[in-house]
Amino acid sequence: MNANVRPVFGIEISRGRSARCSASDLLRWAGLGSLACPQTDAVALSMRRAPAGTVLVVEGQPLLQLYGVAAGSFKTTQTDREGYEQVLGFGLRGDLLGLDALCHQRHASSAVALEDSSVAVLPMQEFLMLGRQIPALECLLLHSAGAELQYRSDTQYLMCAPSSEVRVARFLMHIAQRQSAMGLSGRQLRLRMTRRDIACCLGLAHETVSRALTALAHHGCIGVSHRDIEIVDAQALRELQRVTRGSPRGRAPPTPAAVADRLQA
Amino acid sequence: MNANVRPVFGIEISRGRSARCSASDLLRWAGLGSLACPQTDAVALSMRRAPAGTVLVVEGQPLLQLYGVAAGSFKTTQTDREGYEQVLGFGLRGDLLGLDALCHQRHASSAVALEDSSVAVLPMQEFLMLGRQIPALECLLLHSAGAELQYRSDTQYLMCAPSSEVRVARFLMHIAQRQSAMGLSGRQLRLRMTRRDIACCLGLAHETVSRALTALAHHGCIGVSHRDIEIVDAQALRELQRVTRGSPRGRAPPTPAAVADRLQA
DNA sequence: CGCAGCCTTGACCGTTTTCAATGAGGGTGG
DNA sequence: CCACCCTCATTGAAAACGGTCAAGGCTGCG
Repeated sequence: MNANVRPVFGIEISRGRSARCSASDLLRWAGLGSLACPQTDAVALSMRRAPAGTVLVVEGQPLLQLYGVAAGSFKTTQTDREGYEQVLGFGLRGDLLGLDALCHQRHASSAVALEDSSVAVLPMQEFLMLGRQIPALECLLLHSAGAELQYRSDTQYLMCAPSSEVRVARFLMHIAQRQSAMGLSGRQLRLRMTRRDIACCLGLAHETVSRALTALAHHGCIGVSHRDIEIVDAQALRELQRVTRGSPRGRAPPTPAAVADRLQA
Repeated sequence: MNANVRPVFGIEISRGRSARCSASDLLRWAGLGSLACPQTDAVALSMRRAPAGTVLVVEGQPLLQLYGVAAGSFKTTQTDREGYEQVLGFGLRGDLLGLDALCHQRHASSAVALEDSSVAVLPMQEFLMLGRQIPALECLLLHSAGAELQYRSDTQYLMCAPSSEVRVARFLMHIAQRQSAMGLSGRQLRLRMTRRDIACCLGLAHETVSRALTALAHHGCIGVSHRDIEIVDAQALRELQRVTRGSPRGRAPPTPAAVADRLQA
């Protein structure tokens, strides 16, 4: 599908080495395939490989380009003066990396590849210029910004859960939903991030994440084997997920453990 | 400054009742005054008053318009099936409300006025059209989206702090920074939201917020009188703020209480 | 093979949540 | 103008949860 795309855009024609893709591919990855058109087919983007561990975006650097995740996965992090690394979220195929630099033209968070990945490079200036002519591109940018905001909302919701078990349950459901939205299985999850990353993202100690996972496995909600998670009883997880901090109107607030036990019975 | 603006935009000329403003005003509120130009002066926007408690944006409704906060303050919330209200953040002057709808063209969170407020109404379709002709408007939208992302990052960072005292300290500093960025005092804060809203946003019980505030006051960092907070010792707050979860490299991790005591001595 | 990082599990202690009661403030209606 | 009510805020006490520290097993890589 990227054969014979005319490189109207970006870096000069490569010497056949680095792969290329079209803006239509980008749209498809983002779930906006319906917006692809001849115009977007004609927009050629250079791609970049990012082996596991690559710091693709560095916090504090000026915004020169955005990256569209084509394959693999990333974590976005913020590091404070003490060197404490806060994980803000995870980027999967179709996500745009670097969007939080739109405010001050300087990246507010870093992006690190969790596995061997590849991204499409979007030179910011040219992308904006083209966006004014090709509505689909502008749409992609806004769509991705909105999606990123929703991910962050979800994360805040995760972190707000009263118990660690609920936090982890919600996290798994969140990942599962994103996976299945990408067309992958929503039952078989391969977590690309370490327990520590999850913990950082959820505001827990990594030991607690471990414990919560084994507890959920004990209750029969999930199967755990290292980084492979199988969602055995999605309904139970959903129920668990629903446990929130003290219900507004004096309803009986069941403890997470009580719910889990009730569910497994 | 909105005298004689030509209404090229939005609803027909009002009967002199509802106030109007120009896109230049919007830019100024957002801290982008340098982008104001004759073009943006000519874009007239209708304004809407929002008395305290007004639900300006309703979760789940289709995206028809965005709102630019001209005066007052809002909270943005998400409500789950159980009726638990998660506070995602707060909108002050210059913020755009409703941005998370950019993804699915449907609002993902509600916006509620915390006090008598007023907003500029931005009809989405027309705003996008104009944005293609007037770069400043496009810039405003992207800038606001980036700012919103940064606020959410900050909130995640708040929520991740290991102790409630640190969470509240960071929250206060966050608010103070936004206030002073708006040209107001960074020392005298009037919190427009209830303790419960803060707690909701920070992932704490509201009693804990109360306790943390009185503890910080005890340590001499702040003065508390109902919703009026005075930041007495910003340096001490900053020190407190720095306390994070177990330092990466076995440095002595002082407990919040220890730091606070050291600071008051 | 040995090392390093990751994951798991255990025990203890501290913090936070929960439940409960009281007080202060703001608004409404008599 | 005052009484009343409701919400918000504060404080206390007990219990549960999660953090920290420590140790051991596991995997993958040099």
